[in-house]
Amino acid sequence: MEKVIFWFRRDLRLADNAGLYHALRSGKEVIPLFIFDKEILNGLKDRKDARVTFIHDTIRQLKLDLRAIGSDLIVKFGSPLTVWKEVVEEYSITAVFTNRDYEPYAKQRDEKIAEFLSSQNIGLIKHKDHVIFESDEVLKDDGNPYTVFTPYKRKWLTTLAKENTTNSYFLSSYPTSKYHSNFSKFENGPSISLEQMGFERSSISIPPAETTQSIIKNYHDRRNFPALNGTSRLGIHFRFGTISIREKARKAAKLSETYLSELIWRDFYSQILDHFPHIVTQAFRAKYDRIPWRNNKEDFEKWCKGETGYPIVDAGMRELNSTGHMHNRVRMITASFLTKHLLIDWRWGEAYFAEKLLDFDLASNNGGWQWASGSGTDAAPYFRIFNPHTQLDKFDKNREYTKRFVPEIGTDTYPDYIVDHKFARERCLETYKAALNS
DNA sequence: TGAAATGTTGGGGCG
DNA sequence: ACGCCCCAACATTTC
Repeated sequence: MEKVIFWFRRDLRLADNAGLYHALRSGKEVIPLFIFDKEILNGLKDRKDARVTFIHDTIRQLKLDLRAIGSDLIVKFGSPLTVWKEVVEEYSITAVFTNRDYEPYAKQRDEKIAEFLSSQNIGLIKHKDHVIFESDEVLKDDGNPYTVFTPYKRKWLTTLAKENTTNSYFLSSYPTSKYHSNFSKFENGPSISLEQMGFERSSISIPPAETTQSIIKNYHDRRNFPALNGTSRLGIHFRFGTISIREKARKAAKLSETYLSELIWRDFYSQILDHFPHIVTQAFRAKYDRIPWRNNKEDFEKWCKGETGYPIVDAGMRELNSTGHMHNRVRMITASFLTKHLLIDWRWGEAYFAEKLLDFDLASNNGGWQWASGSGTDAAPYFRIFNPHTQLDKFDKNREYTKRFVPEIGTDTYPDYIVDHKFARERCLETYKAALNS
């Protein structure tokens, strides 16, 4: 019987997995494969990176689930091209199925792999799984991509309505389990330990993707208050595909337009990155690269550690450092503070978040930072500067969240303001104005 | 998904 | 009763 491989990447689940479904339905025997990508892992600073532990645990579980149905998961560690050269030696296959990944590194990697596979007469067949709509599915009438969220969202919603009426399959689950018998039967594909890859187990554990119906339902009213358990915390699960984005979009469409909007933001930033890859290193709006950032290293250190003297900023940074998570409202406040009050390049903050956030996603993180600094799509105008006092009073009125992470608030061990708000605000306005008008 | 400055209005104290 | 001032509350403009 002809064999094909299904290559898991950021879609680490058996249920409702588009590419896997198509592989299983191809009528061929499906061999599941996962590669721990050396190129990515070597770039990580922290040898105890919680995301690596999370992926490792997830892969182990996936392996167990596949064994339970008589198959297994092949797990490899190395540079993808090198690994693929080995794999095609070991297994006689006619095609590789996978799900599309839109990040610049992934696109380039997949192009190289496709080229190699093609030289072996093996096709690389990619499906949409990671987003609801890909970058060419929601475009302006003139064919250009949207760069402003609100009209994008409108078009996204009409596209969804259209799909739902014309395509009864849309947003429904891919019934992978019906085709489990098409998985290849083999045993004991060996595992790879964290240690073999140069990592150690992290002490930070990731909450599983539980049912979050009530959170989605009440999302609109509760999402802005960091003391509440009001956000879904599903970011990391979307990132690695341990839940299906379609499943959550289905629920969101029924339960909460505000939550659905957050999923639309995710598609929005994904298509922005796909269409405008220069944003990885440059401002979306070129003239924002003229801003003479102060980039003071001591200020940056204090921001990182949560020692700015502004309780809401410090609480956010300490939440990030100790848990790998930060409430979204607080992400905006800390990002505004770094770029506008301290005049530090948004790329520094972006890189710090990339290192620390369990739910780090290049497109969303970059989008958020460029939004905060004013340089991005749909950007907050540069003169929109969050007042950390006002934000604290509005969103953490009784200091419940702040005290959780900054217990010494109000005592003399708590640091003085790193910079006066009014002074910093005026300095920012002058700096931005001069740079943008020059 | 901002905040501050400035403008306008209207009620009330007061001579 | 009237004009004047103050100021809170709200609206608009500006950054």
